[in-house]
Amino acid sequence: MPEIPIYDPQVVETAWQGRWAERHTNEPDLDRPRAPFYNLMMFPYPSAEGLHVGNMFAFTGADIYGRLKRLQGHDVFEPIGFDAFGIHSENYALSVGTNPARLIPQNIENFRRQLRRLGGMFDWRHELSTTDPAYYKWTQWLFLQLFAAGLAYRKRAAVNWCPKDKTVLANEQVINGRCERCGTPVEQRALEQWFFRITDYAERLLANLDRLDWSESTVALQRNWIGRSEGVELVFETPAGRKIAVFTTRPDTVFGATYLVLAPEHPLVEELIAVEQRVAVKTYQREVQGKDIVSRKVGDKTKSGVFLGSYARNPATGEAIPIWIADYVLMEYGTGAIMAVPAHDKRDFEFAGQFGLPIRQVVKVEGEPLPSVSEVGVLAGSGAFDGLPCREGGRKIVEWLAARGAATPRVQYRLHDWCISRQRYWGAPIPIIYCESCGPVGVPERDLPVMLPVIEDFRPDDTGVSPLARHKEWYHVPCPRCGRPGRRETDVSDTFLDSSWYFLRYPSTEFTDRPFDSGRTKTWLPVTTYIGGNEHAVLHLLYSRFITMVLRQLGHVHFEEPFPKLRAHGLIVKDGAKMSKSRGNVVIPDAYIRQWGADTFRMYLMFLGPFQEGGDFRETGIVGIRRFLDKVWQLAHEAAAHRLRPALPPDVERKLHQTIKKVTADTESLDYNTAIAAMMEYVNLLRETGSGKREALEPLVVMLAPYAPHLAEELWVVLGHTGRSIFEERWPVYDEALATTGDVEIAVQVNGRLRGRVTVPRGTPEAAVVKRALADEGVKKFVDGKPIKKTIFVQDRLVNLVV
RNA sequence: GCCCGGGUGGCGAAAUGGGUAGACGCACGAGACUUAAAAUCUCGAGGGAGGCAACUCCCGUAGAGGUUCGAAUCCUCUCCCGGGCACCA
Repeated sequence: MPEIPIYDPQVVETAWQGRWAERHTNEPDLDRPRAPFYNLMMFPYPSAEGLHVGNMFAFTGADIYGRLKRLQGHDVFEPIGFDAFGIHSENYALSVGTNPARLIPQNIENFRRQLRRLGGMFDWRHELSTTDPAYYKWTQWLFLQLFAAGLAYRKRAAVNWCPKDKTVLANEQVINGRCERCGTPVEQRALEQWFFRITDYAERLLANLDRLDWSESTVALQRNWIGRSEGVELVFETPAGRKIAVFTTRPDTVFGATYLVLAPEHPLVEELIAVEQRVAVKTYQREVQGKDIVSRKVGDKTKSGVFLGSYARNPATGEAIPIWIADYVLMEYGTGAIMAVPAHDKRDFEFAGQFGLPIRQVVKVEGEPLPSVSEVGVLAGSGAFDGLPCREGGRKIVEWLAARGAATPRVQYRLHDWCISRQRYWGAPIPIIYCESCGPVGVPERDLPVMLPVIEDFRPDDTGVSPLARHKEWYHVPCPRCGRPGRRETDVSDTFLDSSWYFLRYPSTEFTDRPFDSGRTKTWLPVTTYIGGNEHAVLHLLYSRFITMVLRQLGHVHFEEPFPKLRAHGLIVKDGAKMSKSRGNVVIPDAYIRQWGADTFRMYLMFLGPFQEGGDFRETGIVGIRRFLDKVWQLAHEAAAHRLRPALPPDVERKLHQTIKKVTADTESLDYNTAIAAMMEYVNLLRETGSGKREALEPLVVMLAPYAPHLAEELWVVLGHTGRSIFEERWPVYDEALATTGDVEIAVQVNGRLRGRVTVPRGTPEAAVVKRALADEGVKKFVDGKPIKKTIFVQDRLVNLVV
């Protein structure tokens, strides 16, 4: 037997990466595919630190799936790109004193190197970067589509302002009242901003979730975020005839509403202030305005508020009840005003207690002290409605009030319109020109892109005005409509706008005259399978769905949902904690790949735990995968040396078919850890029985190919298949009959306790199994001559004798 | 507080239309090879009790109950960990 060469992954992997590039192995025919399969993964943010193992984990898992589909005969398009605009890059650029336009290409180059080294099946012809003018030209085009459709609007509103990053943030970017990026408490500022009317689509975004094949966890997060709630708008009238609308989900408690509370910034406050309360109210309003969102929104603190000095009539009781303002009522939810029912709402109860306001119980629930919020009680103190159960009583009360015009059913969402303005430098400029006479005018398509100028002083300041405003030559432009002097919009757009459509661009990157080609789009979209992390469940994924809906409505695409199938992968943690720079536990993969090879590293990441749950990165254990690959290497070389092609022993053949069955099912369902374990079991059997023959090895090498693509290519050549990639081959097929032949071991229980085992041919009927079982010594001892009352038999698994 | 996950050997984990708990791997122990080490190979192993031993029995999937011939899996309650939302009316 010839000497078996040493497995050196560095040599094998670089060789194959070179061959893939030369032979265009990973570049499907985008115009005439037989079976298009768009395998998408969430593109990375090219930071200066490079890809960390979390990214590698996600990309490997997605790549394995793509390679499986490829081997199953699909033309798999697996593109990659870079989400390179944004505050993170900009802040880093500021800290090192270089323009991000100069830094980003270096970062991208480093990412490319790492991604190539990992052995992903990427089609590099279609790489994109959101910072490329050829890309953001169309991001700006997208903005203009929404603008023209009336879905982009400008309003002065209280927005989230991060005093450290000196920019506004979308609601989705505020975590517990803090900036998601830097953790600084977010302030409220009243600024003119651009918004997208995503709330117009709330119902559809919610309803469509039912028909998407998505990970349950992601669906739950989106549902939660959209936050649909059904209720009623009730009208309380002041003596002067001013109507105050409140939103409530508990109209059954209206008889217990003993006061009203408006948000401090509610527009009716001004005219409802009584003279003697003027000073107190104004002081309170100022106080609230200065508060940051953390101290305003985070609960479990004493309530504050002030009486306006005026009253409104409770439409149910007819009584005049006092009107207050308090910061626990938020302007952005509902109508910005509530009816307070202290007996049946925790917050109102606390507030009433603090300010000595009346508490009137109108729902009786046994054994529940006030505030009683349960909906299972019966009404009391509610006039004609006394004695009715809450829900029914609520319906009747609404009917009764509606007849008098004081109640309207209403659906309320937690979702807000998407604020897309950012007072920063490193983003796509919003393509608007302001004109004295024409107002905001969209930049004509022929003038796109509005180039982001390369400037030296891009530091943001505290004025709420973007750095671009300081660049007069860029800032001053004639109005495209009337030609008079105008000025550019100086805000750039949120990076989530960049990423809300990148999947549409990938198949069409070579077209400079359109954002996405209609033929390509029809062929490749919607995305076949999307794999990514749940950290984007309510940001990127919600925005992309919204943008796609709009594009569909405007006739640009033929589908409403961009990602019919989505799988969320888990998180890789280190020592039980999320990896982050501040914790100093970020694992950089380069050294591991250098030491063990990409194939070993890929498989190790997948073997850590279930892909969709994530796992803890520990370097112990990686050697186990390497040993496995060494064994496969050894076996394949031995098999290649065999001239004869003897038939496989029956037990090996059976195990082979069982392994194909399990690896096929587990790879399809992303249960990569158990698929790997199944291949290991098979290899162990081959070694034990000395059956490392070609027939036994070839199917294994193909199944291994998605996991360890370089090694599989190499061994495929070793096994004599020169000239074409293993990824041109077909995934092995198993024979159900062969997978289920042979003997099985059946557990024998007596009274439900395991007392013995018998080995019988598969499919042995009950009577024969029982007979064999009763002959077993251990079983005999426990049956002990007692009559058998009942026998439970599970084919090929177990028999239970009840005596 | 509300909504999702999850809790199984020393460790990462398997097994949930109820049916032999701990596959696979790491670490560990013993042995083989070696001058030695590494690598590799073989064997062992949930815990406890008894026995020289093959072996036998008991206990065991966060905890407590329950349903069942039979529960890691189903039901009820409790505890703990992770994630999301949170003064959302």
